[in-house]
Amino acid sequence: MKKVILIKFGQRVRKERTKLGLSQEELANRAGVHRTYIGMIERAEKNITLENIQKVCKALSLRIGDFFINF
Amino acid sequence: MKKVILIKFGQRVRKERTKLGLSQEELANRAGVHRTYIGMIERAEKNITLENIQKVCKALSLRIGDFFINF
DNA sequence: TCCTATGCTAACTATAGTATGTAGAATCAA
DNA sequence: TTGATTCTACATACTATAGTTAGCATAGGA
Repeated sequence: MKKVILIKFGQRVRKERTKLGLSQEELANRAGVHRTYIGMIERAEKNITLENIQKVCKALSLRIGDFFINF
Repeated sequence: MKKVILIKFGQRVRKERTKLGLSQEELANRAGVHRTYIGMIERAEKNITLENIQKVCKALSLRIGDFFINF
């Protein structure tokens, strides 16, 4: 069963990514992770670690605190 | 080499934990994790996952967004 | 038909998370 | 002082899972 927090996180990543007009692959390259990994995160299939949260937030030009603002 | 973000996270956990007058073990019990794990987090030895970030924040009576407010 | 973007599976390696035990420092009481 | 207690650091070692990668399928647009 997928965890609510991971679903929320994934939805937020997708929302911010599409807002920037980026493909999963483009975001992945910016963040320095693999294309499929971004897909897994958006589909809430992985429990992302703090270091990767930071990479993704940076790639989305968001501060972590702002990313989690309504969590 | 320890990552800055993990050091910052660990310092923040310790600060909030002591503010509440909790031992590492008490915080661990509240969060549903092991005693030594909290120690490792505070010493920036582990790269905590989002699910556990949520557990620790809850145990500290903080919203994730507030915990990361100046990250 | 291409080409791009994404979903999804499967396998692998690295490491997060769990647990036990030892040791040392600090506090308190007798 | 001595002994008991509490708290934390640290060292393993183990199991679960995060993170990486390749490959194939499908949908949609040009």
